[in-house]
Amino acid sequence: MAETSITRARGRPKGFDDQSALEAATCVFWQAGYDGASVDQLCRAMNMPRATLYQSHGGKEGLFFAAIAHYVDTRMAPIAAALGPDGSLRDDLTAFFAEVVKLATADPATLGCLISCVLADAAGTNCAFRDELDRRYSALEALLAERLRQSRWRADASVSPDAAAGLAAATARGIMLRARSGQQSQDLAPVAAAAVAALLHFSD
Amino acid sequence: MAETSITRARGRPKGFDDQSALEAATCVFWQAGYDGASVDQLCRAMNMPRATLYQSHGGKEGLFFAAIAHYVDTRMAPIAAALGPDGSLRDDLTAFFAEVVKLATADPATLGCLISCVLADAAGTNCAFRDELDRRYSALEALLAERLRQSRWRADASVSPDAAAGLAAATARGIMLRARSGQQSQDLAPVAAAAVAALLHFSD
DNA sequence: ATACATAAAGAATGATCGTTCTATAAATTG
DNA sequence: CAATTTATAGAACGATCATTCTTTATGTAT
Repeated sequence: MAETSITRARGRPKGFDDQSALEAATCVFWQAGYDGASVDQLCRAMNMPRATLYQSHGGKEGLFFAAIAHYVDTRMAPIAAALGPDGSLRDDLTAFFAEVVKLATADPATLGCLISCVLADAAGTNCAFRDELDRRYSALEALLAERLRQSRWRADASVSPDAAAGLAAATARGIMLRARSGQQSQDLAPVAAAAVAALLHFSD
Repeated sequence: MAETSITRARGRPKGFDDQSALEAATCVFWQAGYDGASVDQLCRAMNMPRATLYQSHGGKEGLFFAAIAHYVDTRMAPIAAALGPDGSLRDDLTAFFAEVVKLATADPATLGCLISCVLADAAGTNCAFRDELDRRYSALEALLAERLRQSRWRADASVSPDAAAGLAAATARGIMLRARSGQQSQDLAPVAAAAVAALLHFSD
């Protein structure tokens, strides 16, 4: 351990990009589901040999976790950003649900939500998946609760900010599910508007 | 066609009950997902030979449709019944969401919703499944809209009964998804209460 | 130039997949 | 009692599954 320098990459360099490979895998899982996506299919989409997949992610399950993390980083980031410190609660919630609708309907090949449609299904038998699902849901609910607590809450409101955050998150999940069934953006917009209006009744 | 009597069952009688067999298949799909449930596993749970399965339902896909119909008849019926003509809107919505929470958390082996967790995943690649998902969602939303239209709507409400029904249905789906992640009944109750409070703001 | 470490490509693994088929058993109809 | 019809039981099917292994190629470091 006298050598302080990091181990440099030696040998043949990887012929593919990690990010674009994860992006491809994400879409395959998103479309076909966890069980429905075969390792062959994933490797073809990623342009990655099976051996490399097993070395870098340990297997199909590890790749799925990596795909979920990639999905959260790239697809959920705008949703979380909508709750940022700037803007009124109305504006933030409107932007939040608009991003939800956009994510779930943007690409006809990947309708709905990787977490709420695919991971939720896989969570039925796999405990690690169920725990991951719980963590991801809790994270978004915490973000929403924090944003709601920044607004003045109605004195007579029988609903706590935490409960309202749970309601907002549940509505967002329900909207993404509805997109999975084929509903278009314009059909979901009134539901998103209703969600904003409903949530605003608890504050101010 | 002169014979008006129906064709009587002849030959060896079936050694199993159709309803209990469908019930068993429903739980297997509910737990393992569509792709995750194998025909062997289904046959064992139903106590039905493979040949019989293929003769009576045509295959795995047909059995899945039958299981969904059975699920709607047995599990969704109390949810729809909560919207019945008796009772105030508050009572009906409270009962509605209580039944949703109960369904999604009743059995730890079958968390969440067969439609919103399993069918929604399978709808990603199979068009017949996507159409079925859309039909089931539309049916519940129509029921909710009908119930909401029976109550007096606020004159200044910018949200239509249809949009509010979409919001209620989306919230119900989101609650069932949250149950899939392991949230208990008592954790979901505040969210259900918030949903009722939010929806009531649109009427009266 | 030689040695070495890693990626790539694909063959091979045993298991399991959904489906079909054949043969046997049981119950009703004539 | 025959004849017929249907359910049962399990073998068999080719295909595909996730995973592992072997071989070859290609890069850097000494």
